[in-house]
Amino acid sequence: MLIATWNVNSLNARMEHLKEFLKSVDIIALQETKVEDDKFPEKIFNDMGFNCVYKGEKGYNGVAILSKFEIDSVERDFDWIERGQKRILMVEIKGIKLLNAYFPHGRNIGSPYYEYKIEFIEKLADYLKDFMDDRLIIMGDFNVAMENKDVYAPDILQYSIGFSERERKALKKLYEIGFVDIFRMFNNEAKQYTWWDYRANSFKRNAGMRIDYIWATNKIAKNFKNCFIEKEMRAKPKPSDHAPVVAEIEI
DNA sequence: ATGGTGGTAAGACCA
Repeated sequence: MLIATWNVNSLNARMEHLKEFLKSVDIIALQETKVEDDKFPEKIFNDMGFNCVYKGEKGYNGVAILSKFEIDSVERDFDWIERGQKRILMVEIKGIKLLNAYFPHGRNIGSPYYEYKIEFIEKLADYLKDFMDDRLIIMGDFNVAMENKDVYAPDILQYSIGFSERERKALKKLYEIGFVDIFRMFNNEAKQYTWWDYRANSFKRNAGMRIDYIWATNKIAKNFKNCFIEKEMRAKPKPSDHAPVVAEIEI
């Protein structure tokens, strides 16, 4: 089956692209839905064969998981990490725990938003360390690039949001509790990005960053057969600034 | 260092 993660940057604005993309996946984790729960277009997805779990707010943030398979349990209470914002959902499907996360952006290094981002990553690591012997997949927009080869200009961006030292350290610490970066199991090349700024012709120049991930514990990582970035989605008219990441998994 | 574009929603705010 195919699982995917995609920051759609508004569900409403991306509905037509998403409906097309859903034809090719079985489970998808969405971020930045920007829609309140009572306005979530659940019926449209149900009619396409997907079960839905969602947690949103008006205009900002918001996450959802759509699944062609039964969703056996849902955990939505992550407020001690999110602190009022709608950013994390966890479900269990076919005996696999699946966590969808939209990490905070952080705005500027040293700002209160930056501290909130660092704390968010640390608290998430603290929460997940108890699940490392499980079949666990975490996926989403982590808003931090891991390595030099994951950004277009590491020398400059090391002083910018998304690639600063403290962000990378926090993300590395989360990673090292025992995750495998599924994309890197199949592709070790540089310049494999998932996000390009709308501004400054970034996509045409391939000035991007790899900040969207599918990570898995060892228990389940061996079941993955492929992983790729659906870059064509970013080339469409009216795109999200993120491209989906898709992984093939054998269960 | 600044400002570039896009989404929401109707003027900033967020990314």
